[in-house]
Amino acid sequence: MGAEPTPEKPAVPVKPLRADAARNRAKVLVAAREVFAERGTGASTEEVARRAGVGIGTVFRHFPTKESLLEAVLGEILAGFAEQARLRTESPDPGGAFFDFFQLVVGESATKNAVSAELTGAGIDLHASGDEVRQELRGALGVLLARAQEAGAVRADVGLGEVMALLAGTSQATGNLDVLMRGRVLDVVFDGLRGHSS
Amino acid sequence: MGAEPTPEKPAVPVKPLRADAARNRAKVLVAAREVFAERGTGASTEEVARRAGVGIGTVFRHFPTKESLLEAVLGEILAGFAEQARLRTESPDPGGAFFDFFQLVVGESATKNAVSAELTGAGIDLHASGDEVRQELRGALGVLLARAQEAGAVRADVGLGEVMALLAGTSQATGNLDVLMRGRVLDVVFDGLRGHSS
DNA sequence: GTAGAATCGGAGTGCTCACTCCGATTTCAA
DNA sequence: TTGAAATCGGAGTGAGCACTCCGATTCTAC
Repeated sequence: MGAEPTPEKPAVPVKPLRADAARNRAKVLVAAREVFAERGTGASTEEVARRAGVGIGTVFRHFPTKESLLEAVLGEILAGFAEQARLRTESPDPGGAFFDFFQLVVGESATKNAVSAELTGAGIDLHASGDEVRQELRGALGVLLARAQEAGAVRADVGLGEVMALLAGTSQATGNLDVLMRGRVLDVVFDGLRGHSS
Repeated sequence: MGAEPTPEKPAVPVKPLRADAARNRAKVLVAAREVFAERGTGASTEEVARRAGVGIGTVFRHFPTKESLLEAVLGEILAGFAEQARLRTESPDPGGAFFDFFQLVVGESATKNAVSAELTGAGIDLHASGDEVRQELRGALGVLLARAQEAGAVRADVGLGEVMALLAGTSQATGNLDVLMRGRVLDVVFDGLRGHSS
């Protein structure tokens, strides 16, 4: 019960992870992303392991629960979106940046609509680490929206919540549509976001 | 191999179904609708049976497969929507009729969003009898849309496919939102559907 | 190079769920 | 009223899945 020799112990002790462990963790994450995108989130953990070329035990050591694996995959995707949003926050064309980002997310989600379903329903049972990333995404998208509104490119009376709902809904809705229709749906939504202008 | 005594035999032989059988079938359908709405489509058939107050065997005699049960439930819902659409096809205010119907569907789906998820993803594995009802819905909604477009209430360059995608997406997206936000999201979508007017 | 710890692999476990089977019960025509 | 046929009920079956356990393997500090 004396002084702890450990120099630092932050809330989340980031242990350095062995070389092979890190490699396998990454392989599992990639495989999981593919498998869940193709077969839906109902795909078995065993299939993820097979695709990753590791044993089931390995998957479960890195992600003690299937839910935690889903969380991690979703977290990666959201982090990617957050990054894309951040890249655009200082664009000289705020309106273009906003709509460009919107289109990007919808297009990406269309390819892997199993994940987008999860994205839509998210908040029901995926919290934990996901919440942190979701906050980053909210933050970056919030800046994008605010700047677009200041520039008059987006109507002033919509909030971040509405935009995120619209983003999720449009992603979900256009998942099975061909590019042409998807474009027209986006056109309608964008028009609505611009507002009754002239 | 002589003349068949059976007077008529249409493609779908509608056998009159015994009294208790019909009663139970209806009870199962009601229970299924409730259970799937509350617990999601992953809810067990046993729970449906329990809620309906019948044995599992009974559920499986009426609906030989869980998928067929889902199909039947979805079919009922879609039939209800088709009916609502039909009721509005002769409205003196085509634009109002169209948007009114849109809002109705979104509002209904919001309550039971598990089903709306199925509605969105439908077409993947729910066909059969569902297709017939879906055609009715398409037909009625098509009339509503055409009339609204003739009246200039909806932009002319959107098709039925886009509208249905928007309908499904909006339903899905607003499932977890409160009434206020849902209203604002609908406002945006409606604005988009009206087009860059004024 | 080597010891010891961390990690791996995958057969095994227990549970849930869709679906079956058949004796008991109910319906209905005569 | 009655008896044959339709229907019911629910224990039982098999498959699939998330998750565990531990001997074998691989890494790394010295």
